[in-house]
Amino acid sequence: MPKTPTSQIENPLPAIAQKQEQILQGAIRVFLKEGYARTSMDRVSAEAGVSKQTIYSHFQDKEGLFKALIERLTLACFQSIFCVEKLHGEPAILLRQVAEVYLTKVADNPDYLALLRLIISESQNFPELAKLYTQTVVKRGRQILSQYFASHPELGINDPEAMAHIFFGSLVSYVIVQEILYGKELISLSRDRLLDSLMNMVMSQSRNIE
Amino acid sequence: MPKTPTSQIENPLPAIAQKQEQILQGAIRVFLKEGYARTSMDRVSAEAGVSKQTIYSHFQDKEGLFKALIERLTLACFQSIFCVEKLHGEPAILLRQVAEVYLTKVADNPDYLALLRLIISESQNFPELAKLYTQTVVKRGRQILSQYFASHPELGINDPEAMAHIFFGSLVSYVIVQEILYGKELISLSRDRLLDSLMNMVMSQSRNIE
DNA sequence: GTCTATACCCTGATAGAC
DNA sequence: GTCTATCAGGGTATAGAC
Repeated sequence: MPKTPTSQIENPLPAIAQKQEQILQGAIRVFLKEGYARTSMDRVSAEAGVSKQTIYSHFQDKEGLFKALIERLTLACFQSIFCVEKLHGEPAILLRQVAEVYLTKVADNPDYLALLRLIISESQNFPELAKLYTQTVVKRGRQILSQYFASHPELGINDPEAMAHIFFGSLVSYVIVQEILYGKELISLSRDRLLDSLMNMVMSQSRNIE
Repeated sequence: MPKTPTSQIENPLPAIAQKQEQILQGAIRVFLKEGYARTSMDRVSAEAGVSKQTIYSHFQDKEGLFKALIERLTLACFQSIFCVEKLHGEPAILLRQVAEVYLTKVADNPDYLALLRLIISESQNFPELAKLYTQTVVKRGRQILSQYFASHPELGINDPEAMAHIFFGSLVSYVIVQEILYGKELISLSRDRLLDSLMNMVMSQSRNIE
């Protein structure tokens, strides 16, 4: 290792990493749009601008490419939702912010919307990917909410975990029904109305204490 | 029309209808298990016990067969959930019954579970089927709940439609996460705990009035 | 490492005997 | 109406030139 040890680390690695990036970016576009079975490796190679054999040299096979892609997207989705700058304010404000962040990050992002659809679609054929999504996105979401509920006894919530499911689940089902199953066109229900009722619901629990 | 007008109506029609039934039953098993793209017409013909050509003579093509099958299942799902013998009792009991019926009919029925998964999977390729599902199952469910909330002002619910979404959506997301996305194995949350909190939540709204 | 060309399989759909 | 046999097309994956 004579001359440029940094270029040996920073130059060629990014070179091959860049190809992988290029393939993944193309593959993401096709898989998210078409689903697993309808996606052909020809289409991916065309979209990524590389030959088919190049894909097979970087990834084992179609399944390997798909798994790598879903894992990356799932982690990105998690970070996008939860690694926001620290939220603050009283419960009524903070909880609404959390809900708004989720809706903005998922419902308004075609990629994460398609990811959710794809995870559900392939939950039978790729159970490990569905479990990864559940572990990272859903479980973390519930945990954060649950811990918040538990650490604020003044809210009067008996079962924080169950309430976290109801709160987060209302958002998930809103995304699925309204954005994926065309509920937007068929049953109008604005986000503000949903969030108003959701907040109202959480807050009125405190009246159970006396 | 001499001898047996009844047999002319009841005999030959069921004969061809029976073939369609046979095809549909076989097709349902394969499509629900494999999804649309992974299902081959060869597999369907084998499962139904008829030749491929027979399928094509009864249905236009693979899409036609799929649409007929999903429409039938969606209607059956709706009837299974909502056409139950009239429920009765005070709100705290009736609402819990409604929720239990939904969970029993959908979460415990592999066919309707797979139907929901399939509707979401193919929502892009068959939007009309997703809309049918949303119209019949989801919209009706919300309407029934919404009307019930609206006709019981003593519950103190400000926005019955939004509350209906939260109530029904919590059940839908419970089914999707726990039953489809392996939440059962990863995040334990019993139905009783969910229902307890859900009922608690609805009931505590009434304390907003005074 | 990357491309072109190809092997081999399975798909949806059809033609023709009965 | 129902079956057997078949077609044309596109799928994944690989071989070999460079």
